[in-house]
Amino acid sequence: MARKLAFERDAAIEKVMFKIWQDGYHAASVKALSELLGITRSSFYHTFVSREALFKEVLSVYSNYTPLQKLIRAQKGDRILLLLTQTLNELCHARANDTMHRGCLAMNSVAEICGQEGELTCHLKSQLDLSNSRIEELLFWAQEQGEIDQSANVEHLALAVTNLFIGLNIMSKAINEYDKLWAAARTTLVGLSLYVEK
Amino acid sequence: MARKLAFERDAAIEKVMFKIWQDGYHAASVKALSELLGITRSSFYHTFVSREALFKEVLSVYSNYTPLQKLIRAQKGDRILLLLTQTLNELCHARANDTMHRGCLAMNSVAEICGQEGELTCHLKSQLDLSNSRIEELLFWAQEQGEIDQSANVEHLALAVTNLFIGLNIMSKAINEYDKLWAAARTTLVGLSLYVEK
DNA sequence: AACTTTTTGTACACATGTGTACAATTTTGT
DNA sequence: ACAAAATTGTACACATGTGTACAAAAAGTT
Repeated sequence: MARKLAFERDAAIEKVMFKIWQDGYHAASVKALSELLGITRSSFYHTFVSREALFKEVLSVYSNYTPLQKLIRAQKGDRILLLLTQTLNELCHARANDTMHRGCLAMNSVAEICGQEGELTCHLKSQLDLSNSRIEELLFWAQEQGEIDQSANVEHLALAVTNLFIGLNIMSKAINEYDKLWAAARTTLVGLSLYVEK
Repeated sequence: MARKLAFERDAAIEKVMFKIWQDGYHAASVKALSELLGITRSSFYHTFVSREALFKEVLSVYSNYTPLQKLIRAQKGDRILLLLTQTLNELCHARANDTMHRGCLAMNSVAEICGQEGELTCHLKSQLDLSNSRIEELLFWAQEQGEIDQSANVEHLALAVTNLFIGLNIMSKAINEYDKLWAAARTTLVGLSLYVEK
């Protein structure tokens, strides 16, 4: 029968995720990652096949670390706008409290990778489209539940909210104070009539 | 007397700017840039001293390429909100029309570089702070001129506008359609009571 | 012990990339 | 022609990085 893996695959993926989150995709060469994980490049390729394939797994694991996940998991019947407001507030806290000012791995990667040829660009684009569609769906629920005015254009609101998330994540890399981040978020939310006082 | 430069310094900086805009800072190694410019690395170092120093010059030149520049150059007395709306509209057009989906060199760089140790992080942060302060100043003018409600918190509005710019630039790398970009922009502007119909 | 399957290790053959020292070249003025 | 200053070219000594082939090792079963 077969030799077993000498390292924990899941733990390795998390380790790589933190590396990419901090230093970006291009700094995460196969050589650097192998050293980080204490394995040979041979084991790396054998286990993960390619850096691109691993990166996709990293994105998947990272999604559990992002405050947005809480919103994504909303159920029909939940108070969507309260959840949205809370999610953004938590995001502002998380980004301000991150002493390394890492921002958001996914959005950093969009900035770093999209525009280049390759399957990662396609992957990141479709992930972003999915997020936007999900936000749109949630806002439709909110509209059905009377949280949002019936005449509001929910598709446009979803794009504005997606844009707000993206902006905050990138802005937080350079502007780190919670109250500034939250000011931008809250002001925009209020303007979009999506803000709910707790 | 002295030997003359065998290449145009300003043209070289522009060429480098387009390279970094398309492929990002990390892809723009000294070796790659020297080859792009058709000069030896020796000439590169002699002329530009370091990659970091050149990058700062690139950022400076790039600022003339960004639609935001039009807004930055506003004078007291100008219709600020009309200019803001026009600027954002032009930005959406520019980003949608860019077949290479490059987004914004400055914001890409914030995402790619900020959070790392080094003077470039400091430089990018201060540039972003400057932009935000300038937007704040313009919005104060607009408030003085009665374009913005006297009770509005201009500092918060400025942060929201800065966030809107950042979000659009990054989002445009993955979502390329003009009408989606403009929907996000316009919806947010209307919400912030900063939108002006032409 | 032998066999089979899976994983790890090593080597190969390249490629990319860095900063620096200093020789060689270019250009202009005297 | 010579001198001086600026620029370009070359070499040095390293470093980082890639995909691949295949040998060696590990683990369980027969």
